[in-house]
Amino acid sequence: MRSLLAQTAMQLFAEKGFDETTVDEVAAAAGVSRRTLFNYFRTKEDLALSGLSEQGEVIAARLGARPADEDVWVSLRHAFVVLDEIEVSPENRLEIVSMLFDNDSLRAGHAEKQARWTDLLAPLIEPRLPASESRGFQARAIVGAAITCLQAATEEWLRLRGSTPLFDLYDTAVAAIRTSN
Amino acid sequence: MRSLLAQTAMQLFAEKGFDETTVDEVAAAAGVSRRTLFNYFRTKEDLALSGLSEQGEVIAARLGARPADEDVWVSLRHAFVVLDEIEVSPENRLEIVSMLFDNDSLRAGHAEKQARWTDLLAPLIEPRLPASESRGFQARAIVGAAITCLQAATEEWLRLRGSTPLFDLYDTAVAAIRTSN
DNA sequence: GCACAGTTGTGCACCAAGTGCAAGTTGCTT
DNA sequence: AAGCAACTTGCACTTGGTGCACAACTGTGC
Repeated sequence: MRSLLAQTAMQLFAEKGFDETTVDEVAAAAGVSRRTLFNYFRTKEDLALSGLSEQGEVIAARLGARPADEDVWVSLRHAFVVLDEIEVSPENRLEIVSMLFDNDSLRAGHAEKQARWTDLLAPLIEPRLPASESRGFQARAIVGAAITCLQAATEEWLRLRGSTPLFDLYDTAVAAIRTSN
Repeated sequence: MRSLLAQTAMQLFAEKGFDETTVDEVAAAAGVSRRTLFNYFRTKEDLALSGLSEQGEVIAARLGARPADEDVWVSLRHAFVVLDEIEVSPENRLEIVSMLFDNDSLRAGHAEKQARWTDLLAPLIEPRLPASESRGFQARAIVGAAITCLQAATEEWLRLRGSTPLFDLYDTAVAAIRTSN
């Protein structure tokens, strides 16, 4: 049910745009009442962003499976790469991503959801850092920076209309922030 | 007028919380009609976040005044420090920041507004990077990472209830992401 | 076959955010 | 005085979102 709703919603959003689609239309298209829709999704935004939370969990699972002595940046990159694999509709990918970045509140929600990945990922890399009172904080900073690189890469990937592989851009971003110039 | 509205809004938000305050109340408290309020602020969120855009411009101005051959991370830090100076009500600071982080959409909007600082700051540091086809992108990644460090530091500062200076935490965050472990 | 409880869907009334429009107000210019 | 522009306001309306009570279906034990 949840996935049916999310699917029909993405369909309509892709066709008409996010703002131009009402939740009533989504509910009608899915054949349920408006109230039922709100039983499954707290907000309209969630209809478009629900996938992100699940992606976060997949990434966390992947991260947890990396060897404990691996460099944390390497581990994070490996974990992120699942995003390239679980892509359901590669041809619509550009369309969907550009939708997420067109709308202000949607872009904000998207960034926020990804930022919440920090809560999942940071605890997994904290034990790999050298002991320190602020190790937990450092872990959050590192994960946050990695996610920022991913976001910057996605933005650039969108600007280039997908002509450059996402993770090439990601590598460029990470190199840019971690290399002294 | 704009500042009067923003001021009364922040007052009420601090007293009653963001969600528990209606825009009608803000308008009434400021002595104007609800409609007038929406002539000055596009959304309720803007009432709470309008200051951030201005802060971004102040930071950009400060950044532009740094010597062109200075390390970009050093320049960015110097520019950010204005945040410690333009603080209007230092005693309410904790209160205000925790309000921004309590509400989901507000936290998202806050992060998004700060992310938009990238648009202002990246062009200023791009010319300082070594020539490259992707220099603009690299500049955005660096600025984005620096802002992420600032946000992580703010979050930690909030968690510690302000007991550690914000920019000590910022330095810790930057060191964490830029130092190979 | 029947009463039982638990989940799930639905209708309805309601509140708050936000917009478009048309009319009123203020104040300044000529 | 008349006219013009900018600002303010009321009003009706759409949309997102919530609380609540009631129906429909499900499986369980008797």
